[in-house]
Amino acid sequence: MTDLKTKSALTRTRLLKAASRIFAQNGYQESTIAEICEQAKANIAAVNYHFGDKQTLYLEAWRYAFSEELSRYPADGGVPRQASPEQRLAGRIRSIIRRIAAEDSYSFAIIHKEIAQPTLLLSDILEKEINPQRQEMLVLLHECLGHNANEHLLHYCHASIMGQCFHVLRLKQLQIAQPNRTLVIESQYLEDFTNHVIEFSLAGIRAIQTQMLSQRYRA
Amino acid sequence: MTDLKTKSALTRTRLLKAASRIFAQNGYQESTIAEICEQAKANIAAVNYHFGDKQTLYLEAWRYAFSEELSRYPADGGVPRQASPEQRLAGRIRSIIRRIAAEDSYSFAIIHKEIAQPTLLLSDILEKEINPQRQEMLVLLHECLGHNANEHLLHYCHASIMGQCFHVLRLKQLQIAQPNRTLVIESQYLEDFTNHVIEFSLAGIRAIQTQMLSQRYRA
DNA sequence: TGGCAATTCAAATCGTCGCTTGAAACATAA
DNA sequence: TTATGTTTCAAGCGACGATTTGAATTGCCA
Repeated sequence: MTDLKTKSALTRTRLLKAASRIFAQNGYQESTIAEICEQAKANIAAVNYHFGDKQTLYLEAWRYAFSEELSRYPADGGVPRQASPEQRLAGRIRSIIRRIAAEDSYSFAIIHKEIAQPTLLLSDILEKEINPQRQEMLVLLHECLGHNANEHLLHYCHASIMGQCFHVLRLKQLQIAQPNRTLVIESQYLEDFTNHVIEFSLAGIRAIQTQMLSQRYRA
Repeated sequence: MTDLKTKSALTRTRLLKAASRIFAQNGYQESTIAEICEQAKANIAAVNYHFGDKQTLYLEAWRYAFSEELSRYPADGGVPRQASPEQRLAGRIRSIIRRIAAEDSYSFAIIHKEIAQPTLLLSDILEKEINPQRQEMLVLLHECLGHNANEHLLHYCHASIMGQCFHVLRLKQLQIAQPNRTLVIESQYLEDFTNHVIEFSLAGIRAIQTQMLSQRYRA
């Protein structure tokens, strides 16, 4: 059944690839089974045969894309475990932005749409796959900020960083909508912007760290 | 025709209010004219009569919501013109986050969905209304960073700040999807988070400012 | 009050899309 | 080769939702 050589499995992965691309492009509702099948060179009934229904295909397509991308861009950004917390944080930011900006990366685009417009099917299941990543980031932030940073502060910093990362997605979308703008996505700028986010974030973290000594936000 | 007393105009604004709420909640595609009319206590044909079609209603509803919200929360955040650039920047950030987080604010939610999923009708028209806001922010950033900051750098900082602001929207959505999380939207935390974003961002800006002296990024 | 335009209404039309169906094509093994 | 299970196919069903329509109602002015 999971034999990758069989024709069935090939159609299946063709469907997954096409589906993740199209769902990322058009969102769940505006994607039609017909178009997915067409791009996957499969018959219109193939989705129902292989996945049962559109929702299940959606879910499987996201999972497929996510694990593909994560194996292509490891979450630690290639920074060794022994490096300083700040360096490791920088690595993670780099990895996330790469995954978001990559041409053939779809999982973040899907999440983005999914958050903006929950399908109620992903929402809890996404959490199962994404929360681990999130937790690792929080641990890292905890190391950066020192052990007397409280929970809220960690969440705030996490939000600041992820907010910046997700913004790349917005720029990516806007690029499509209005091609005349000065944009970030072209690779030379993307590299620059990534460095900017890292620098900006580390500065923010350090500032909060020093202010923490004199203010509220103790653990 | 634009007489606000006439019954027609009342139905019209009832439609606009209901539409902006529902579009913000469900996005364009998943909102049905039927539901909008129901909530606006209007007949199913009212949309077509008053606006022609769904797209036009969408557009008008966004404009309505946007100007409503902007008049409720002025863009400068109430900070006087004479204040320092950093204070004025803080004011703008405050204003944006308020508008994003407010219970009955819909324009940002709609933009958010629109960016994630362009309808191709808003995309250019949004730009006409939003670009002014954006430009003012860039000017402010230019003042903060000093006159030898180059264009790209301004865009990067703008992206960092707006990314954080928009993240509030994501948190707002996630709150609906999974109510058990520690969240930011409850008003005491929102205030905290707003201050965090301001502090974080100003620290980032200052760090970049000092680094600018020794590095690239000259004007 | 009577007439005219503006507005509201219920019902019908029409297109799109997810999903089903039953038959055809294919592969595999006895 | 034949039999059996798997995969693909084209056509059709049924629901939903935007839009239209033409009649009923309302507001307005002479």
